[in-house]
Formats: sequence, C-alpha cells, structure tokens
Amino acid sequence: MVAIGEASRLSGVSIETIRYYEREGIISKAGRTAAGRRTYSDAEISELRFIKRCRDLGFSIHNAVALRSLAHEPAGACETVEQLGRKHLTEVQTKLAELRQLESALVELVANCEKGRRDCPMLDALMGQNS
Amino acid sequence: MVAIGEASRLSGVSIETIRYYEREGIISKAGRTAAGRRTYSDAEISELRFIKRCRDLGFSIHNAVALRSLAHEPAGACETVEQLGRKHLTEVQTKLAELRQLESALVELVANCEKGRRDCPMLDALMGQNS
DNA sequence: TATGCATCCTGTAGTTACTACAGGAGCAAG
DNA sequence: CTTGCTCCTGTAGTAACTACAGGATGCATA
Repeated sequence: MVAIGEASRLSGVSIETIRYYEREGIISKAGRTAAGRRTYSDAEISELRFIKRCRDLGFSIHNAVALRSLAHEPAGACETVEQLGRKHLTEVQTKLAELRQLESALVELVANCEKGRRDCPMLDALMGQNS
Repeated sequence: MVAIGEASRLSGVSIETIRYYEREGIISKAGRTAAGRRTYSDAEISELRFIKRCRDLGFSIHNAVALRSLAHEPAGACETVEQLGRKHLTEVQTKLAELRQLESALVELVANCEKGRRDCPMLDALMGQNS
C-alpha cells in the first residue's frame, strides 16, 4: 500500500487527476489511513495504468471505463473490445484526414508570404476578398 | 441589415455561437431594432466569416482575433501574420505526427483480434500483463 | 382580427478532461 | 521543535461552444 504521490509516479497519472478520477467515480474510492490519507494497492495502480494507456491511445474516459469493465467480464468481451477499437481507429483516421487537409491549406497560405511585401496574401485569403 | 438568422446563414456561424461571440467580446456588439433584435451589416457578416475561416483552419479564437486586428493595421502586419501561420502549421504537423503514431498503435492492437478467440490480445496489451 | 408558426430574446447550465490554486494539516528527519 | 515535503478538501478556471427553458416579436393567412 502506497500513498497517492507514489501511486502517481508508478502509474504516470498526476495526483490531481487521480483525485479527479475518484471524485467522478471513474475509479473506486481509495482506502484511507487513520489520518485520512489515501492508500493504493498494486491492483489499484494497475487500474490507473490501464486508464492511462487507454487515454494515451486517445480513447475517451467513457470508453476507457467500458474497456476496463470488459476486462472483468468472462465471456464475449473480445468482440466488443474489437468493435470499440475499430470504431476508435476509424475516428482517428478521419481526424488524420482532416488534419492533412488542414496542413495543405496552411502550407499554401503561408507559402505566399515573402519578406518585404506590402500586401499580405494570407490576410487576403482569410478575408475572402476574392471568394 | 439582416437579422441574426440570416447572418448565421450567410456566415456559416450558428446563431448561438454568434451570440456567444458577442457576449465574450470576440465581435463587437450588434446594433438592435426598436424591439431589441440584433441587426448585422455586410461588414459584420464578413467579420464573422473571417473568424469562421480561421477556426476552420484550426486557429484558436485568440489567434483569430489577433489575425483580425492585424488585418486592420496598416504596416508590418504581414510578417506577424506569417509568424502566426507558420507557428500554427508546426502545431498541426506535430499533432499529425502524434495521430499517425496513434493510428499505428491502434492498427496493431486491433490486428490481433480474430473471431472465436477465447482470450483478448487487445485487453492484454492494455492491461500491460507483459510490460 | 385572430391565430399559428417561425424567429428572436435573456439567462443559465452542461460538455470534456483535466489543471490550478487557497488554506490548512500530517509526517519524518535533524 | 522546526523545516520541508506530502497530503487533504473545496472551489474555480480552461476552450469553445451547445442546449435548453421560458417568454416576446413578426409575419402571413383564415
């Protein structure tokens, strides 16, 4: 059993965020010492790490919680997990496509900028004087 | 002079968002009819479109406002605009790189899923049983 | 003139996932 | 016993909207 600071170091989740997770019911309430300080077991630290991995992969907290509860279900979990994974992958790919478009647009916008110009083609484009 | 609904249609900014922009001082306060309804001139609609273009390009409201005020400054604006543009482009490219990494990770995670498996390799990976 | 429907108003609260204090208390070492 | 670190609760702030509730106005039609 370790204190919240150590749990934070071991899981990579900040102290404030751990307390936030507890407040919101995302993780179960930690035990307390006589003086009221939170204590964490290895299992609870693994739980934090699980959430962290999901978040790092871009899953929402909602989905992270869903995945975690699937991990405790005996049967049929794998298919649901795959569905969630594929759905999220699709979303990531959509976002990627959008960002790629954005990148081209920005590259084009900035490309016209040159030192010593009196007019500003980027502002012109944004103002849509010719659209 | 048009009402807010028409201004919304012409600019592509939702009615609620236009009111929000006014509340927050992002655009100047619209004039009112005798009955208290907001009215918008062509110039104000252009202003909304400018903000919308910036937002669509992923600029923050803060930067959109900065760009708009640069559009009204006579001298030296172009260089500042270019700086903002390049900085934002860099951010977009960073985000792109992150998302690409995320995509590979997800592809790998989901690739192991197969019909009829009893264990779930994706959950195993998330739980970090072997890390 | 009555009525009905679209449009508009204000004000407030909710969204996502945290982050940042303020103000105070406990704990361990020297 | 003091110093400094860690911890506690509770509240508010972040970005950029979105979503109502509850009520007023404007316009066209019967």
